[in-house]
Amino acid sequence: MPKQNTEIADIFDRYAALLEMQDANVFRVRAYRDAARTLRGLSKSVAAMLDEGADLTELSHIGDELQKKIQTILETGHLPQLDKLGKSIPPELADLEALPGLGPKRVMALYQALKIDSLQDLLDAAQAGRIRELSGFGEKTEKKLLEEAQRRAQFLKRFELAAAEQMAAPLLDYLRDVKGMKKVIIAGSYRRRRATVGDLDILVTATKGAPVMDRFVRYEDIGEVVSQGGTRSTVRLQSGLQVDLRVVPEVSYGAALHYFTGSKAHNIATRTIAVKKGLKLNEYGLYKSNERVAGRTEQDVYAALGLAYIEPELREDRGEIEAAQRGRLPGLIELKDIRGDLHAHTKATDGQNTIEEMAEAASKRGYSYLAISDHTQHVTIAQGLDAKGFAAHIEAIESANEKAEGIRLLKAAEVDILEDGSLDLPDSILKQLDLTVCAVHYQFDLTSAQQTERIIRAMDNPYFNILAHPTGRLMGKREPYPVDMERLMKAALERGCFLEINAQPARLDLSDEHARMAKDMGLKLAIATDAHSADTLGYMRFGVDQARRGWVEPADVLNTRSWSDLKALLKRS
DNA sequence: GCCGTTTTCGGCCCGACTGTTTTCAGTCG
Repeated sequence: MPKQNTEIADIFDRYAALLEMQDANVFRVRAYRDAARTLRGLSKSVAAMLDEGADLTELSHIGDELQKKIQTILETGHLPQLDKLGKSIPPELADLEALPGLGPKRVMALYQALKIDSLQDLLDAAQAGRIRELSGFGEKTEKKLLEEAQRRAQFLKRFELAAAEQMAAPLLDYLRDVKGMKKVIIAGSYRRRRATVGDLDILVTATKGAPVMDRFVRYEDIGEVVSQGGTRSTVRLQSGLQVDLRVVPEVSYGAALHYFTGSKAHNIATRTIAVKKGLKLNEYGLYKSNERVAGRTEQDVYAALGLAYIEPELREDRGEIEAAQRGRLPGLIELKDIRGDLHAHTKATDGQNTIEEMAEAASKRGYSYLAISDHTQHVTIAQGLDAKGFAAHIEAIESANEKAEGIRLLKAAEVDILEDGSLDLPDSILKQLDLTVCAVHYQFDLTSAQQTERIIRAMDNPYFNILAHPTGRLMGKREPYPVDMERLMKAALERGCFLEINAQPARLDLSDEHARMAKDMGLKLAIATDAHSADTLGYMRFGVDQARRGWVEPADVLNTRSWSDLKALLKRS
């Protein structure tokens, strides 16, 4: 069974982590991580590419050596060098390294001196006061490590974007009250709209830094002040979310925003371009020797580097630099392009509002259509409707549609895909619907081959339109079920089916990388909220964010179209 | 280990903060 790109990327990342602990050349370590990122961003499996005789060294960050290693992994399922290194260094050390304050050097020092290779070992050693005795460590470091080790079990490592927004809003309001404050903005992965964020990076411009810092560390929701300096401070909120605050002068705003937005890989790539032009880029500006040539706005910085402006969502070093050099950046979709929602629930099953209330809320959002897509019988936990129930429900939607003003209600269903790949409603009902949103709700534990077969069989049904939440992931709770996404997308293309970007903050499924894969394959997507209440129709923007991260343009999305155009697209010949 | 209108060898982004140092390594973003 050929390995997926992500599995090969995982192997490279693991190998990089172990190499790093061995004090290997840092650029060699980086080379493996760069290659891993390239692999994760590909829309085609390297196994298939090699079968077709492609030369992988044409991909960025992959040279002769790594192409050979990829071939070895595909042939044997292993990277011999990793297996060998894993014998002298326990692979578990890579997990310890994820702890704040622990990097490769210290992890290795702890392992060599005290045989620490697990969180429990670390806790024991810290409590016994053995860490402070090591050279390079001290009392404070030991205390911090103990706290971090204890905290790890207590808090989630990353927060959903929507949750981070809720914590950020009051903090920003609080900071705006400082005298001399000019701009306040959240940069980092939050600004790049990643599905989850590990911390908040707040950038502030002000005439003086000290008053900002003083107020920042006195915010009432703070659990702990991690560090405090004149231009940079870090705190942890009571929720466990870490917040960094950075103060820069107004003339550096653009350069600082660029630097603080990242990603790290994007920053390295842009700084490398600067170096090649004989310039230096840091958070204070773009410099030619000691003269600042750009920095007030991000646009200035990009322009001075010979690049078109790159939207934050694209800044992952996944090809956006080259696209910007050639003027081939995508025209990303925006929330205002969305003309309707294609997945919503009502009181008929597990929603909180009536059809009429949902229609009114959608109309207020300026939509011209809303699909009412309640659950089918097999999803008992959501009080799914059987064929008889659905017949009555369809009449209710039709009746509501006649009364609704300014919005069209689409007769739809979230049809459960049964284990044998059949659909959970008879064709006699399915054919009465305007569209179907089909999804897996049970049996997540099939093999990738079985799950893929199951879904493709479902797509064979001529009434199958959109595959909803295609991997079933729930952030922090449930891993995506294994499925061959490339095959699934190919099957959808061949049959005139589509995939959904589910906009629920805990789902965001398809992921950004899979959205990019669909875009590259020419497969159109629905962006839909799966709203269970009138309010949560507002989740649409999170779905749009992930689509943007996947380079998706308005034409790539079903529900940027009028109903008549959409209807024509949904029709399967 | 990758990469090339400076180079097939010699580079590889840049700065802030902390703690343990006595001039700086480690970590982080």
